Amino acid sequence: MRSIADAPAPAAADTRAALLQAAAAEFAETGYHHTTIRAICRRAGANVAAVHYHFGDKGQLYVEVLRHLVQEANRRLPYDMGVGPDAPPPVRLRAFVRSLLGRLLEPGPHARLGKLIARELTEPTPSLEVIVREHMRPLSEQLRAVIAPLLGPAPDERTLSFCGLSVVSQCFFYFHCRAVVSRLLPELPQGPAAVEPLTDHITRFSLAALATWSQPDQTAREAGWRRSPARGRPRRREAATSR
Amino acid sequence: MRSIADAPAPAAADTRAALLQAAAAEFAETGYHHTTIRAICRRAGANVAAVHYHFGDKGQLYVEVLRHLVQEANRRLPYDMGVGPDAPPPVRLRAFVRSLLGRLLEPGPHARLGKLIARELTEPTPSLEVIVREHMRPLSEQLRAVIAPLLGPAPDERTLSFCGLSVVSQCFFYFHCRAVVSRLLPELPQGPAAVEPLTDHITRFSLAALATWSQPDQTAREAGWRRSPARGRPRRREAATSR
DNA sequence: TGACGTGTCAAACAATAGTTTGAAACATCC
DNA sequence: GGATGTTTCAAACTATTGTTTGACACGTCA
Repeated sequence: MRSIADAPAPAAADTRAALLQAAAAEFAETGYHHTTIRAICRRAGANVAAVHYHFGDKGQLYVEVLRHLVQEANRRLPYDMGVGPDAPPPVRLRAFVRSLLGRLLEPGPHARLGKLIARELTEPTPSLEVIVREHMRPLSEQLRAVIAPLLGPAPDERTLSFCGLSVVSQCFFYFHCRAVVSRLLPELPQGPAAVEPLTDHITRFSLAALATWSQPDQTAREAGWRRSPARGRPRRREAATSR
Repeated sequence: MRSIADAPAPAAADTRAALLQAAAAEFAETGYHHTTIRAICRRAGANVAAVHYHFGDKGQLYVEVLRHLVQEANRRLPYDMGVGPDAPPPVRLRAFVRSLLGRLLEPGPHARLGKLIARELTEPTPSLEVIVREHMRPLSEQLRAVIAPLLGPAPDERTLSFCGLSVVSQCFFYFHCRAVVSRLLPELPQGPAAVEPLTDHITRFSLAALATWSQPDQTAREAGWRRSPARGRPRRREAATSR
């Protein structure tokens, strides 16, 4: 925060900074497309023309907000929650999930970048390319590094990718679809209160699933499940190729 | 389809039906907010005023599209893919996943309702309440019925809810975040080609995870993971039960 | 003091999108 | 045929939003 909430910032103060803060909050809450420049300026106590003067246009303001948030996030808020790369893989997975959920469900400035990126996933802006290159890619690599040892000695690339998606999908879903989840299952914890229980669940769910690949007998059992009657479609699959 | 594609529909024909078809396609492709009435009318070969005349306004047209698609979907396209309730639970789970993925990733009119509902999850419209009540609720109940037997004799409600979310989240993610997935992991199959491989993966992943709750020792092993310093854990067991 | 650059502001501008209008075309029934 | 109701159309209207303008205030420096 800054002088936005307490003072109308009429005087000399740094309106550029106020705009950045207000824009970050608005974008995170409402999404890029649905956020209006007027709302940002009202929140920042600035004139509509201020955005044009300081940033050029809405798009460049958005880019600047991203840059600013990234700079902040890189200082603190690591995705490993302080758990080093030598910790046991399950602990690292749990830390990853916990960190991601925190960035999505907790309120406050520290969670804005996560929310912005989550929105970019479902409603891309022209900045998507940059975000993928600079944020999603490293995030993906880190997740792969965490998951790989859980998949056994030499997991193939496609399995690694699919499993990574399975893990992050569970985290993002609770943010993306919170409007429906809260209506459909109101008995579940919502918002920040959901972070810890969800971390427990997703970690447990995912660890059990990942173990299938490192345990042949588990796979065999599951395959046994699969051949049942149903629709009689011959279902051999690839399994052999795997790439 | 109808007379939209082949004929400019200049004459007497049913413009109301053409509008419904065009609107369904546009809404499914672009989403409610980003779809313009003018685009719908252009596609339907009708005048801008036609929407007002036949439906009142954009919102009521949207509701009518939903009603129409639901009516269609209820006739065919069951969520169990023709697999009856007496099929083995894993087969039913697979059918559920396959059906949902088809509704999200395949092209064509039969997949429009799924896409509309998926969009409603992340960008709710005023029709959200209706959709939750009339579609998400039954869908949720059906999924719970499929999952429950996989969780063991008497699963508790919260576990059931969380596990249901874990399953559907994996399906929706591939649709919601396709823009990023295709950029981040271009080697993975995209669009309709992803349906079968994804069905295999999600089913396998989820079945293995769900088994944790019906197999106490599995849980114990996972807990062991948490304590232990990484490798060297004992890993015998399972293959016996399978329920 | 006066020129100059920096910020700020109210107001206007342009483009888009939802909605509405009034007249014309068309069909139907007497 | 003519009255009546239905449907279509081009055009305008309204509201919103991103963007721009020109004036004005303020500080700095010569």
